[in-house]
Amino acid sequence: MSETTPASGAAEAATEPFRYSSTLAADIESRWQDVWEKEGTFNAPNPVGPLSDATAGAGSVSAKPHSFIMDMFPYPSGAGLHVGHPLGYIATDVYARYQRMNGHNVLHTLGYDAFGLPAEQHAVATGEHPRISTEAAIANMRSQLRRLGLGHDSRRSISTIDPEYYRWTQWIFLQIFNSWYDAEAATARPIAELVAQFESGERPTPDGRGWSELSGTERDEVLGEYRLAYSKEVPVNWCPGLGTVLANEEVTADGRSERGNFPVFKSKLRQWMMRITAYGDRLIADLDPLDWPEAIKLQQRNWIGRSEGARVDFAVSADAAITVFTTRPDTLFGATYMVLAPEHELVDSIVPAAWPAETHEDWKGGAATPAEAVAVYRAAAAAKSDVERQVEAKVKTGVFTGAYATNPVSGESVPVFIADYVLMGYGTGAIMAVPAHDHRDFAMATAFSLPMRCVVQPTDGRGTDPHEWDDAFDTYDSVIVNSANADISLDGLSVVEAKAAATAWLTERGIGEGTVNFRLRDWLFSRQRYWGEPFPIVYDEDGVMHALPESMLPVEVPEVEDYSPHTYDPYDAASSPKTPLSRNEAWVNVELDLGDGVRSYRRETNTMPNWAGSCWYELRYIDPVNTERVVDPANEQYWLGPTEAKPAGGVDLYVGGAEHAVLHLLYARFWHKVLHDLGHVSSVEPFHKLFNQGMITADVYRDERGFPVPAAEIEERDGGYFWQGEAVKREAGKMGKSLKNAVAPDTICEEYGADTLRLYEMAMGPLDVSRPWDTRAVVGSYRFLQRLWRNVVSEATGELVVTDEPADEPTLRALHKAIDGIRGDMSGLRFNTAVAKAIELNNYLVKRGSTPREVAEPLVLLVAPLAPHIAEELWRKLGHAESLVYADYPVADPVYVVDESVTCVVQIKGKVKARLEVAPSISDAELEALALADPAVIAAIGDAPIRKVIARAPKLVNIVTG
RNA sequence: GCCGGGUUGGUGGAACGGCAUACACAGAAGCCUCAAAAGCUUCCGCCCGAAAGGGCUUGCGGGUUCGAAUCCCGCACCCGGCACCA
Repeated sequence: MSETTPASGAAEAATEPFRYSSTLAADIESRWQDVWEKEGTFNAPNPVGPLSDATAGAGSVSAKPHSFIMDMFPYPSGAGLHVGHPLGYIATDVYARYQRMNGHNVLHTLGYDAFGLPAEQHAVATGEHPRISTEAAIANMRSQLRRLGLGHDSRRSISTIDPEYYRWTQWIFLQIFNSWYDAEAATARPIAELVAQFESGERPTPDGRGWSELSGTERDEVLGEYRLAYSKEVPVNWCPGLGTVLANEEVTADGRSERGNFPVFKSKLRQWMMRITAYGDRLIADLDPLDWPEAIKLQQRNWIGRSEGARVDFAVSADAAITVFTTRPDTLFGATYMVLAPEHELVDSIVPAAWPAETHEDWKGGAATPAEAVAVYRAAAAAKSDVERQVEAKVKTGVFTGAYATNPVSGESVPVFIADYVLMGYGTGAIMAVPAHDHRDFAMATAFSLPMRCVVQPTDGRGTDPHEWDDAFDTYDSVIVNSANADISLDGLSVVEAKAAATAWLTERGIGEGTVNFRLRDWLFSRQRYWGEPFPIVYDEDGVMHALPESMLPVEVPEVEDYSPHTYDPYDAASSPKTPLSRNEAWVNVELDLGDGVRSYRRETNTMPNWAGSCWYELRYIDPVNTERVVDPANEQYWLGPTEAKPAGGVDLYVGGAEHAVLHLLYARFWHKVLHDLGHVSSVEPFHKLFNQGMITADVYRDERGFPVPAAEIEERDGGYFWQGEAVKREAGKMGKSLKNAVAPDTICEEYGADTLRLYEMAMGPLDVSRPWDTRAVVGSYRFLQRLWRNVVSEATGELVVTDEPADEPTLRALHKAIDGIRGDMSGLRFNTAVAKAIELNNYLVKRGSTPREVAEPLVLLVAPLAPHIAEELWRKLGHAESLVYADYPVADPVYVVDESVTCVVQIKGKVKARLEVAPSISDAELEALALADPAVIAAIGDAPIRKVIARAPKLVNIVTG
């Protein structure tokens, strides 16, 4: 093609002036990013309010289809991004751009979840205010992300540390605080309605006194039993090493803090709680209409842990009973002892003064009296961290309380133990032990020589004497035996039938009832930290709690001398927390007028946990500058309102890591439901469709000592890996600074451009699986864009090289098949195969030798969501004055989607023996005849008889011989 | 222990129950070039064979089916989640 002289050709070839190089890519990208920013290309209009589009008019907004496409927002880490971070952001951006080109009004933005421990720890270490380091980190991330060409509506980008944001976090807290759950109506209601019931006497107070007779703190106590956000002395996970308490979810299985890996102890402290358990049933039931991965739904269901069973009363004296929860009321006749959690409140009242006669020595724990045994055991249990409990889980420990209870069906007197394998937080904190049919009870009974009785017929050949067994028999698939008294017999019933029969019998007698229990606990909502949202709560001089009025929000994070929480020796279980905010006395003690004149108050000095800001940010994206309301109902209804396609409403697509399967998603659902119940939002669920993107992993190279060495400096030779001449080992791992294998997106942008990075990340594999980063392979995506560029633009002149002749039929077929396939892939978030199809079409054009405009234009549009900058540039060169962000995505012409002829394979007994080129419209009969006439087929059949012929026109014929 | 998910070329990965290995990386050869780069063309699962061709192949073992990477049962290994929850 080039007719230049050898000399100039050589010079020019090395630097084709209009070649799609990294320099050109950088130029194109920054130019288009500026255009998008200047023109507010990605600003999505709201129906009402300051973000409504005055020129378009509300009508045009609501007439358009619309999508709310959202990422799980990041914590702005000071370390900056590596290429793994933007994977999800690129995917949502591709999808958002695709939807815009399908005529949608698309809400797509990104905010920052900016309260958090790392900034606070940095502040403690350096004395620099966390706001300064956090805002610097946000600025850094913004510029890193800007280079990727993400089409965000920057007007809607919020940050959780912005007082104008967290005033609404505090406002929502107040809504939750000021409501209670009406279980009968299955909805949250204002606490004022409950107060009115108490005032009128419609609802009696716990001790029967009139409401007006109660003191302020007594009223607080009463209402605290109802409020959806309440403060209470509760057993919590106290982590002396961090100086703060932690939610159950933040404690690992081996009893350590998820952050810092410090031991965690059970301690009773006054803390803020959220009554998420009230929503247990709805949080399970409402998963059904959601378009979420089944695995995530399952994890949530397991976490909530709904189990059906019965409450049963075991009398311990004439006027006291121990209530247990069991899922096996069918085995009630087999309950031969009972166990209470060590902290159970009934323990003290049932303990007798002396050991009953003939008490087994092993049951006494070496103590002279039951009270002493209980006290010693309790102290030992409390001092144990969960780690120790975990390690010792196999060995059952406990002591006899000296008390006996009566089994309500057998009438037997059964000993009552305390043991730490029974947890105070689950059920009633008390169990009936059925050692023959429960592994834990069996272990306990074996250790303490407790009686056992078989009440479920063994089906595995073992005898009916449990003392001869190795372990409990816990199958549900059998029948009940040994279970009859004068009133009832369960004998011969299946486990399922017996459960129902036993429950009915208990209910009738008023000594039990069917009930549902949840594994889920109330959510511990306070932390002893500096860098979090303060509670909008104050206490008066009598210690009575007061919610601040809306007009006093936000309660801003005060300045303090020292940001650190008071930490202790990590093993000092007896320590208790001191909050950083309490250091600022001037802030803590305030004079306020809360309606009855100026009085002195003390502020709540705990702060909210990290999760608070992320529990509702989807709502603020919708109406980020609304100063009157958390979100205008019209805007909420527009973006999140329930429709036929999403019956519970919610964000159309929410993309993020599976590590948030339980915590964030459960908390956000809970808050959303409370807001729904109180009438603030029309949607029942915050996120309609959830998609979990996989992780980008990277090879980790370790030297002999096992320390990671910089992955970028590894040499590969002779089938081994070397760093500075030393042999190192390779393993798979996460990408990150500590493993010295992080690759910054900036590096890839410099070397190839953002479009290449976007394309490569999308092409690597399916979005939902983890895949290893391979810098070497990035060049493949770069070459594709270069070929695309060359198909449209001359590298030598920068002029268009597309032809204006109409495309021939095979080319149109290639085009329309690509359109059809890519559309399907885009809609299904299968970007890897979409990229492959675009490459195929482009390669077809390379081979063809020239590119008709008729094909170039749709091809550019097809690629636009994936590689938007180069697409805009080519679109402009093709003569379009407008950005293609709102151009129509190509639609396939069905005439060209099918091939002119298709290859039909002829199988003989399932093995391919011949191929035929046939028309797609061929009938089964014609195809069969054609196949049987084919010489290769005739030869392959030989003289074997034909038993059967299966024809599936137009693709396959299978001949069964013999 | 319980509950999920996975296992396809040297590598990342494609495949409505119907041609296994699309697309890409890496590798090989060629064209172009004084040369290199870039580009283009061809080859590239394994085994036998000079070739033509043949056989085998989706972790392993069974089954369903005319036909299985795909559905069912069992097993192995890997990755997640939960874990004394009565």
